[in-house]
Order: sequence, then structure tokens, then C-alpha cells
Amino acid sequence: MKKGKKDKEGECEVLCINERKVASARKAMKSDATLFKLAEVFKVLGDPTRMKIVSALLQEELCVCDLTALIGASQSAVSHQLRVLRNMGLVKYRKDGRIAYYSLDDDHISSILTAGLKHVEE
Amino acid sequence: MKKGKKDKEGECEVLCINERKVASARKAMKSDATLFKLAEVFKVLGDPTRMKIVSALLQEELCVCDLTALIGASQSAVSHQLRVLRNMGLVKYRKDGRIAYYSLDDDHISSILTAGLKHVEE
DNA sequence: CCAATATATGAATATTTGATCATATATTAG
DNA sequence: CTAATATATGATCAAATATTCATATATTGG
Repeated sequence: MKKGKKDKEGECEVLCINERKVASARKAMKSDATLFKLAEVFKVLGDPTRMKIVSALLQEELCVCDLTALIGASQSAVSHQLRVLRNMGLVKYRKDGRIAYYSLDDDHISSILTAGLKHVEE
Repeated sequence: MKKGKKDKEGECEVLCINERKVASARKAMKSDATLFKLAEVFKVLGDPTRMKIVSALLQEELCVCDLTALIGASQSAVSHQLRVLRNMGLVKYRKDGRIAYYSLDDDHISSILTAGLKHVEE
């Protein structure tokens, strides 16, 4: 006997809720919008190709060409992923003639990676 | 006249490589395996539902039930995502009777989120 | 034991996404 | 101008993934 199909958000099957803890947690949490953006940033860093790109750019600016050689992906793939990184504000570039030099656009990126590495390398 | 279909990794179309910079960057970079794991961690954090779960657990441990109420997803969805977080070593849980209390499994997670927030909230 | 509750999980599905291919744009050399 | 080079991008497609549904497992109260 199916339980009435959830009025809205699946709240009618759940009875063990500690209202106090939930309210307290909800209050302490960042807004949904902020958490969504945060997840977006991590999603962008959550792909091996993009991670390699970002990691390479930690050292110095590089052109698409160098990145392509460095990470072993096609020029098209690198270009597509650079756009994703650009759209998320993680990298920027300058054009010198027909060469595009990419670099990190945000000082925080290095700290994000460092924090992540502590989990990975523990 | 197509250029011979890439011998292996798309290196034959690319002529502007700065060998010195590439070698230097390659040397400074973490290993592919490390970067892959790092990307995996970020990918796990890169989903709104999981981000909400992790964010809620920053405050205190919560049961599946509370998480379900808190983040507005179905119990099944929360459970599935908790497994992903568990497999990645980001959360742990203790069982008290039929209730499972989840908490963060790693001190670094909070610093990862904090670093990410600095980018989002700038 | 039995019914109810809390959580977990397999299967199916719809969506997202990353790579490739083909091609477009832009810049420079000659 | 023309050919070549560096990069960008649209379309397509296969793989990955998040959710839902149905159901299984486990624990507790009565």
C-alpha cells in the first residue's frame, strides 16, 4: 500500500526526525544557492583532464599547445575544458599573437588543491 | 588533407611546444595517479545533494532521517549518495539500533570547503 | 512472533558530460 | 593575398551518473 506519493519532498515517510537538530543544522548551513555554486566549482575540478590543466598552471602560465603536449589529450579536448574552466572563473588567458597563454584566475585555487591533497595523501 | 591521424596522443599537429616549459611543468606536477584521486574527491563534492549532506555534517552528526528532512531529497537518494561519500572516505557512520548516524570522516574536508567558499564568495 | 520503522540497494531511466570529428576563426610568414 | 599555424567551437555519440521505484534487510516495540 504505497504511502500517498509524497506530498512534495518525501517528508511523509520519515518519522524519526530530530526537529531541533535539523533546525539547528539548517540555520548553520550556507544558503542553497551558495552550496550549489560551491558544488559547481568542485565539479569543475572533478575531472582528470581539467585537474591536470589546473595543476599544470599552478607552476606558470602555459599555452594551449604546451598544455596539450603536457597532459596527453587532444587539442580540441583541452580547448573545450579550458572553456569550462574559464566559465567557472578558474582560469584566464592573454593572447599573444595567435598563441593563448592560460593561467589561474584565482589565488584560492592553490589552497583548494592543497586542502584536497591532504585528504588524498594521508 | 588530414594529418595522418595522430600516431598516438595528438602530438603531430602541435608545433608550438615550448619543450623547456613543458618539461619543467611536468616535473613539478603531482603524479597522474595522485591527480586522478584528487579529481575523484572533488567530483564527489561536485554534486548539490552530496554537497548539502557534507555541509550539514560540518555542524554535527546526523541520521539519514534528519539529512533527508534537511536537504529535501528522498530517503533513497540520500542513502545512495551517502554510500558514494562513504566509499570516498568522506563520511563515516555509527549504528545506534536501527538509526545510522553519519559524520565527516576527515578533518580536511572542512578546509576544502572553506577554501572553495573563498572562491565562491569573493 | 508480528508490524512498523530506518536504512540500504538493485534495476531502470533520464540527464549530463567528455571526447572526437569536422570545421571555423584568427594571426602570421612569405 | 595565400598557406600554415594556433585556437575555438558546434554536432554527435558513448559513457557516466543521479534519481526514482520497488524491495530487501535489520531492529524495535508490543
